[in-house]
Amino acid sequence: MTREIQGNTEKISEFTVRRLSNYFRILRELEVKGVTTVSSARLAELGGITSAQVRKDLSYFGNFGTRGLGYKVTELKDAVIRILGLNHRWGMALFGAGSLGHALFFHNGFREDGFYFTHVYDIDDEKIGTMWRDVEIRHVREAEDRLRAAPVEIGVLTTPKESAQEVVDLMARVGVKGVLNFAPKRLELPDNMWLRNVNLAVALESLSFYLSL
Amino acid sequence: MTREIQGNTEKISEFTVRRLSNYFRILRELEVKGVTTVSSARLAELGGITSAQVRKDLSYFGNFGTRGLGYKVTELKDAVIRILGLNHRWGMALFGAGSLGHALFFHNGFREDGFYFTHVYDIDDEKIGTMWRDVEIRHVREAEDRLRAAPVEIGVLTTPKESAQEVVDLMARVGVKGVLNFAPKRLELPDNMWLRNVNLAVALESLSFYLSL
DNA sequence: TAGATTGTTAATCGATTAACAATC
DNA sequence: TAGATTGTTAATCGATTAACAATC
Repeated sequence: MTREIQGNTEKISEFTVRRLSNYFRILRELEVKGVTTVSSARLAELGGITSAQVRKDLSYFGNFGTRGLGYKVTELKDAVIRILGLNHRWGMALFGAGSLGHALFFHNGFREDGFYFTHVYDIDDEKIGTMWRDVEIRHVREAEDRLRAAPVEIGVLTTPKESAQEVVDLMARVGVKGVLNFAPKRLELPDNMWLRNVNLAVALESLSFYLSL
Repeated sequence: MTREIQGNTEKISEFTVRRLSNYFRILRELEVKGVTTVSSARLAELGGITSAQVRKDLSYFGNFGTRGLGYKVTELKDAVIRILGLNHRWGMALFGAGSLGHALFFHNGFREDGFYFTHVYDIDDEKIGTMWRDVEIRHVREAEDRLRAAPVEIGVLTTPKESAQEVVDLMARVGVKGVLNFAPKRLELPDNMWLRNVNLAVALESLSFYLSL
């Protein structure tokens, strides 16, 4: 994560990026409520962090506030949208049409943020041919050709862990740049791809640890 | 997180706990493969971290290795199981029988780790009365009485964000101690409860950030 | 002008890593 | 004994927080 960021040479930590994503949700809610101005102290309160943290996070990307006044909600929200790259549409391919894949595909929040599934692949003949909204579930053997013809930026991986790596290799071949992985498996990716792992077992097991104290 | 841990006064960071959960999966796989002994260097390689990190994480909980030899796979796996509290059965209540709740309920990995859903609640009359395995979906208004009669340690929250806080309050009243929250909402909990948030929008939006670089 | 709040620097805190004596 | 690898201490790195001059 040493690449240049929007004309800025500083390295942005993943912690900062995740908080940015939270600021986005908070600001969107404030905007809906008709709040026009917000201070770093208020944002911090809503986000459960410190105001210094808020100001520091934002300072990596520019001067969005006004001393003595705070931040204009809509203005800051729009800035955060641009920073996160949510000002355009992202195409996604889903690999694994199981119940988790189904839940993700039909989750409306993603579309509202601009993340659209345009491909769904599985290997189960029972599922192949089924329509999910306007997307037909295809056999994964068709994936490579179809993704070359209609590329996407993001691949979402909900297959069993045994096939996760080969699916990632396929994604690499067709130019997918980001992978959201739900398989409990460490994946090897080329340097020009980004990976985000979501491991629900880790979440539950860490709860279990604290409950056992 | 300042409470005593298994007779040890050191504070265990959440980073360590999450890695422990990964060691567990790695060790289980090694055991299946018939590997009997493993070094911190090999564990580190499989986990994508450093060997010093592995040794440090384990050292918080005891001396599990043998100098010159490494760790006995089964022995260490069993130790990690005890540390994580995976050596007993955890009862879970699901709030929100939507597609994400469905995916979690039917995810076999959880049962294999000892996490069992014994309650499912929703407010949709279409769903109430439906059986998921041997669990009947009930109206959330029955939850309080039923959870007092048959308590659980963990609550899993997949309701819309608007009702998340009131469900947590209910959980607190019936003695739930851990919450796995999928609603994109900051929740207030009493000090004697533990919270783990899983926010899929954060995962996607942070990918979007790096893809936009 | 007085009060409020940003943007930023310096201090602190905590997590990771390197190094190595202990020891199998 | 020689080689390997742990457990632990000290050094380093990076993230968070405190503090405050700048300024609306």
